[in-house]
Amino acid sequence: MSVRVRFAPSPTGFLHIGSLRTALYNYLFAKHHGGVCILRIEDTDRTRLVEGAIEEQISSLAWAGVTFDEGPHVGGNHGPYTQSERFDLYREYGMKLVANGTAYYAFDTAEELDAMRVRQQAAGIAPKYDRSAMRNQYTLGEHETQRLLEEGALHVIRLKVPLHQDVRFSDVIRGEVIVNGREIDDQILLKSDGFPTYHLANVVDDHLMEITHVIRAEEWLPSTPKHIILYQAFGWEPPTFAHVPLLLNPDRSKMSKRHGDVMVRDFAAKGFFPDALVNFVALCGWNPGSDNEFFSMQELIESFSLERVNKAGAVFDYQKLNWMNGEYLKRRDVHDLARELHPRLVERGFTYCDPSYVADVIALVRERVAFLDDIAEFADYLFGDTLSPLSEASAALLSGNDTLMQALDSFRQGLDAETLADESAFKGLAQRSAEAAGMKMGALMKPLRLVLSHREVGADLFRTAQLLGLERCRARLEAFCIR
RNA sequence: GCACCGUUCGUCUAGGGGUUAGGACACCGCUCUUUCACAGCGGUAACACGGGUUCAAUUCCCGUACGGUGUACCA
Repeated sequence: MSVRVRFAPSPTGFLHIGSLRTALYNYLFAKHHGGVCILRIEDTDRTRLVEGAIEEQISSLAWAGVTFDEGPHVGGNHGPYTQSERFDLYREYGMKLVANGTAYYAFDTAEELDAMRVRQQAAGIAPKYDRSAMRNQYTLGEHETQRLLEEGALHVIRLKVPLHQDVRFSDVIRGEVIVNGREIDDQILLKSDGFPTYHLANVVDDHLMEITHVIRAEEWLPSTPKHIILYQAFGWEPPTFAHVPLLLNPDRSKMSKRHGDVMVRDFAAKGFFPDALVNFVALCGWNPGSDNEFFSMQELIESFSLERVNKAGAVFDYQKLNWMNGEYLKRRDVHDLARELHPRLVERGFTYCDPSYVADVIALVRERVAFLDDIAEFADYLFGDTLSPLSEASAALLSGNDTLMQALDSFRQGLDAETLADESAFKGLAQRSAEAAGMKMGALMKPLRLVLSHREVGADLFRTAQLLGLERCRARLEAFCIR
């Protein structure tokens, strides 16, 4: 049987980084097995819909390189892939369960249910639908139930959980899980607005769409027994389940904003490379068992397996993500990077943006930064003539020192095209200038860097001066020396 | 509260009955560069606890602690 998996988000907001990882694992698993990865939209909660969310999630996924073989945007022969378009199906299947005695009608109001919960909590009992004390088919009787239905009374359909039976299933990642039927609530399957709850829609669709493996986040683990009971009620074979560990905040709670960005689009906006993000996120909770940490999508597909997914949640380490992005920055083709950076430099009004020059600058400084955009900041003195203000300490170092002044001035006078073309000539000039003024060459290097770039740190000074070119080097030295 | 899941350096993790418990990020140090960095090299740092089983347990079993998730007419 060929593998069919699905990623089933709700259109309630932007794509979360944790969702990206779940989608990615589904995608990798499907591709690894030559199977099919499906996108299904679970929009059964009409109150939480967010305009444009589906499109945003699909485009975030596409940005990251996760694509689908079937889905609302690409079609397929198991559609429709949006649950609100399958509305009639769920009622039909809900009725089947009522008919075969595994589900029942209930007429309780939200207030009655709230009151029930309050009573139970006060009594120290686990909150759970009280089949015998509430207004449902069993307490009301056949006639009253029929009468209410004919009157069009608001009602739901609830799952009739077999109380005296252990529910068990085998999770690929967690092994055997056993839950006592007594612990499971009579879950609402069909809401009073006619829409199904997640549980019903999910099970019906997974079955109808012939899903073989349900790979989802660990937060679903506690409701899986309900799903197993549903499969049994329908007489269907359940799929294989794999519950992947959560992505965590530094305090080990479920990853959320407050501690940093969590939406995929935020990471994109920040300048992360999609393949770096995917690489990093794939490694949060999964590893191939080797020391290698760098994987292209293709390599991930080849080496991915559910058996190597961890059980414990993973704290999302932004610092290591930054590092990884930097590694991708170093490996990428400089000309591609230059093409990417060019428009942003122009946008910022820099004057020296010739593509091949930009590529040279990137090649020189990229090992010192983690993001492409950082380069514009880091090397602003190479792209433009407006230098950033000197720090107080730097200004102090350069001010009121005749010896230094003298050394810099003689360096200025000696600098010519030949010197700039040859590293040893450049250093020779620095050395002669320093010694003539009575100082060491080492002591001249830092001030020289400050004059040329207004920065205390930077790439190799000779290469920097070379990229600056004679005119700009002179101009900057003159601006400092002649005043 | 109850149910379920989890627990190897600060973080991501490898490993697995007998190992100097390995790697990566971060941190610290050294070297190099006649500057700052970069790089290279090195270092600090972990099997939650208690009982079993066993010649031997970090590894298997049972408890405890701690943490997380769930407990909706949300997904």
